Amino acid sequence: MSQAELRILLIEDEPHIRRFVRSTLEAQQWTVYEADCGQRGLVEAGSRQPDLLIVDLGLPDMDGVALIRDFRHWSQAPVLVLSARSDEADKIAALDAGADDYLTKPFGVGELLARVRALSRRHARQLEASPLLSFGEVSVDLARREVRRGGVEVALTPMEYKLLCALLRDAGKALTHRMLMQAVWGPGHTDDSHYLRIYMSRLRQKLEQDPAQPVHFITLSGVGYRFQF
Amino acid sequence: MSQAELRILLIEDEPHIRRFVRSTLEAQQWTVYEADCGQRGLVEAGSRQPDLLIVDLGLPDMDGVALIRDFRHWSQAPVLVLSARSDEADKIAALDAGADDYLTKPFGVGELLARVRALSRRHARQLEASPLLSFGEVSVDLARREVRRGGVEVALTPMEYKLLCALLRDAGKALTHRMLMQAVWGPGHTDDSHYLRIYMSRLRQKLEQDPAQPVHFITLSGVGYRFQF
DNA sequence: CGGGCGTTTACAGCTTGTTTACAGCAAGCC
DNA sequence: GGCTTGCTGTAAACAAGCTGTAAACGCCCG
Repeated sequence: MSQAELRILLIEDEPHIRRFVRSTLEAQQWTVYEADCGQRGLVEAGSRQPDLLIVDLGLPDMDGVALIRDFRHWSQAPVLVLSARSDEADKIAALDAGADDYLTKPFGVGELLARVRALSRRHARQLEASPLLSFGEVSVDLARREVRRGGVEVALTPMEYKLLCALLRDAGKALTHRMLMQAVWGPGHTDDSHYLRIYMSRLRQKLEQDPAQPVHFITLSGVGYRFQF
Repeated sequence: MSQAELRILLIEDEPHIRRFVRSTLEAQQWTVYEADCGQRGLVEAGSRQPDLLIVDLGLPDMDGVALIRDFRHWSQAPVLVLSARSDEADKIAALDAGADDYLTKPFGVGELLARVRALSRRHARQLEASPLLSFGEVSVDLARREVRRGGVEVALTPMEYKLLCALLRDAGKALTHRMLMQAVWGPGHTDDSHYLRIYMSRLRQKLEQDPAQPVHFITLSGVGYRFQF
């Protein structure tokens, strides 16, 4: 297992809980970095680049949810929340902000370790899993954000890439114009499906063998589109 | 031998032992920095970047083992422990924390020097064997913090080096502007990606064969960058 | 006070999103 | 059939924003 190299950043202001969690985690041979407030937490996160973030929501200097949201802007590492509050609203807020798990105080050693293991496993799978999607002579590497066709890299604009991702995410399903517009342009321009046709055309030009007779990017007239592997 | 340039940080609270060790080491033409407590020791370690750390476990303000562990988090330099305690548990704790050797008081001059020489030798070997990352005609030695291009050392500023490290750490993956800004400038200036472009340009000037047509430092327009070996 | 370094400013060139225009194409209606 | 109408696909053009680079500025430190 790669757990031996797990590097965890713990952001917790209460010293006794910090010691408790730290010793529990270090007993598993994991590396633990500490921060006692949100500001230092973010600095440590930037310099340490941890594999897992454990953060107490009740920090003295900043809102834990805001911290998570900031962290999520630039890191994919899993986030485990510790909190004295068990309100569902708090949990929702934290999870929506990007947290992956939420542990209510008081908690036991066994549960903490089990949750950390679960998170690290999930993260490891993400890294290990061959992120290569392929159809026809095209392969898509989501981590590298790279699209190849017959081995040659194809340059997709951000919009084109977003659209392709939306199609791949729900491959095989019928997607209405509104759904796709929503996915690419966000709430708003969900009406003018003209953009969508232009970008679908460009995707076909770049990825279909014969753009005039698409095999993977199927038109559902009057409805929308469907992607087919 | 490069021992002539050995720079040693001594963290010891007892003045007479400090004087004794210092004079012993300086007789070998080595440079000795001093700290009389753990806090100042860590500060000195960070600013002096010593080649070797000698630390007394019985410091007044902090646990010597914790100090070693902290030091180990960001430095590979060898650590020699001085201690009045000879319990096996203490040694194991210190060595597991990252210490390389454990010397029990009282100790003789000869043994101290021999152990220091052994440690510096081992460290030198480690440095020689330090893993080289290389791409194109460039090689990066993270342990030595040295970048060479066609065998000639390239001088990188701290910012440039940080950026290069961030790129190397997640080589092959797409890194957004935010991710890179966070890694180099920390939380805060994660918005203005202009700095980033300037430094990416400087890295390309220094490391790419043809900066106008970068092969390793790939631009992902509207997204960020990706480093490629 | 001089040099190195991070930051700011300025600008040219290119990429991209959006707009505009126009050509099939199928279905329906006279 | 001929025509209209609505939907669809493609091409070209343009403005705005993004990107890369050079140069100047200010600041710290020896």
